[in-house]
Amino acid sequence: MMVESATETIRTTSSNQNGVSSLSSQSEGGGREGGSNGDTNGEISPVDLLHLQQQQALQAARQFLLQQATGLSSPSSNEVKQSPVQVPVSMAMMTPQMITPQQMQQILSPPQLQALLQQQQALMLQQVTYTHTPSHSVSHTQHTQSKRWRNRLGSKQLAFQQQLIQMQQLQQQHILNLQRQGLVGLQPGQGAVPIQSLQQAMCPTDLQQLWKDVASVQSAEEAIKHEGLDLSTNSSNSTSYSASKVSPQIPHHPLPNGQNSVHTPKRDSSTHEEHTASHPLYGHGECKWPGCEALCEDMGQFIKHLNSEHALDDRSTAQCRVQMQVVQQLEIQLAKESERLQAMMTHLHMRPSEPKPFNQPLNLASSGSLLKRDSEGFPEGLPHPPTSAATPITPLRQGPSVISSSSLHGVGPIRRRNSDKFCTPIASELAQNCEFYKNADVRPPFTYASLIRHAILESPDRQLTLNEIYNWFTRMFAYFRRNTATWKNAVRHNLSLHKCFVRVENVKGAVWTVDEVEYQKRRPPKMTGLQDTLRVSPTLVKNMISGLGFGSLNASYQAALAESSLSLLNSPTLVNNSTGASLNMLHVGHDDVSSTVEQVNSNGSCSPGLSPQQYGHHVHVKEEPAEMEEDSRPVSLIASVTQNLSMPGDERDMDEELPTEELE
DNA sequence: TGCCCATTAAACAACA
DNA sequence: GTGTTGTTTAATGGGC
Repeated sequence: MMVESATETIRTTSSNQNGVSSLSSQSEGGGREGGSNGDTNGEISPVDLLHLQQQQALQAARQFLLQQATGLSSPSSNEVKQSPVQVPVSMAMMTPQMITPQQMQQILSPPQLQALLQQQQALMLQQVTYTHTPSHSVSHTQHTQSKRWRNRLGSKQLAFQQQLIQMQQLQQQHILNLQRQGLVGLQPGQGAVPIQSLQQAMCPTDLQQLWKDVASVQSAEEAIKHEGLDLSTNSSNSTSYSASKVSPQIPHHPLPNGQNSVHTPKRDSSTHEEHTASHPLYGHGECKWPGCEALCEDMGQFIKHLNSEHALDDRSTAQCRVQMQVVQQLEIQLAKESERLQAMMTHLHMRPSEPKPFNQPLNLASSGSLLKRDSEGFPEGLPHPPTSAATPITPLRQGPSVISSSSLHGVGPIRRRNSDKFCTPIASELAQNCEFYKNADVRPPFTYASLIRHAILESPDRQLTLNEIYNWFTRMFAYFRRNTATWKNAVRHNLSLHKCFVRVENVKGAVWTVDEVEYQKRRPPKMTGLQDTLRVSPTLVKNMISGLGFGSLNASYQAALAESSLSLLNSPTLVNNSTGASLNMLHVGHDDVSSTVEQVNSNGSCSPGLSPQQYGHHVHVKEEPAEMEEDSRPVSLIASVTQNLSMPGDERDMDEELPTEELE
């Protein structure tokens, strides 16, 4: 009985190769088309029989899947019993209407498909043998059966045969696809890796690579989620992929805060007929599709590439889904951080509602305007942590109003100006996140001038040739390993433009040095202090990362990042002695270079051999604090804190916050 | 709204 | 002639 039902299931569902629509309409419409076409002579028409059998088959299929999932062997199939494959429990919960050959293919892993197919074949043969040709051999059965069935039930039985072949083909295709994606060796269970797990595995710096790795895995899972077959427990949170797959409505994920995310992280590549000059997925001559770095000379080539390599298939939709999950997590995290900020500000007697202190983005979530944030990109001050990087890190210029790329890749339309402002603590920022910038294709939130200055001051002689500056850029930032013409020109432009950069004729030729006085001059006289530091605070980054759950896979990175961040704040002096902390903070955070040197050197990674002493006599640490520049923010911050936060309305309010947060 | 600043692009010259 | 280096100008856009 089960055998027959199961076979029918496959057959009926397989008959609809192009989607579930017809299948759904059959069952949902209550009546099948057959109702009108079928015989109404009182006898059970083939169609009616088909329908009944279909229902039974679906039940059987569910049971089959359940058994597979629970490790129980099917009483009717030894083949299945032999198969170690496991079907996610949720699979068994799928509604009958949803099973289509394609879905089967997508839902089941190759071993599962194989097992099921074998079972179906065995059952079919048994049925045929028992019902029609008991004495025939198996090889002969199919031929004979097709004739008899054609006579008795019309094309139904023939279709069944065809479906079997179809299933085989689908299975083969599926296997081939997996092979192409390097999933050959994938364990059955891996196909059902929850998106969340994948997300957590996403590390800022490794996101790009992770995409490549995950995308393929996701494809299997994605398939399962198609048509609402979401393995995740949170079905409401999952996107239902209709036959049209990534449709515009997909991105509408209800957020925990009740908001709807209308972002379309990754629009279906196949739907963008817009061959506009700029494309969210195209930049710097590269395809920005997660995990894809294909070089495309022009937009035309890119479009071609997009349509060919990122067409509407399981893999693309899976990647799209992952991207959406990433975005969603970021949004959630942003909301959390905003709440924390509000609480902190409240605690510090600040004006909780004032969005100013931190960049808007941080407060947008609380204000309920996540969409706006999208266009704004990540908090400019944020180095677009890995998290953001969460993924391939693709600088998205003129980024679309989609949070995905811009925020995730962190490079979006960053306002260098702001960045300059709060990036001033470039030293500490770079010191703590240098690895991130080295690996992630994220545009550093620093101005060219800041970077150049840092590069020069970081050098042993505090002087660099233009080429050495270039090398520093490329060495320190993955972002500057491309578009060399653009940023190199910008570097030259900055060197020439800013008086703080002095060209000195050297024995080796011309070298560039920094005139600190001039550099400080050009800095805005009044900076609010820590806020900038805070904006780019690695701690914040760390929190975001940890909050995002980038645990397992990027544990090392996270740990390193957190450690580096904490190293600054957890020094004995800071922790044990508030006074000492102030001094320490002042020393550490006050100057880009000086702090960088110490930090970096302590980390032993970024800054090439320059001891604090070396910087010491050149960088007048003592002098800078008086300038009330960003560099001196730590001081003001500490001072503010120790002074009982007596400036509620002042911009310095923000200054107070950071210390508190970081010292936590 | 206007100014300031940063970025980007480009033209041009000098030089190796 | 080519590429690099350096200077300068202009356009653009965002922040204040």
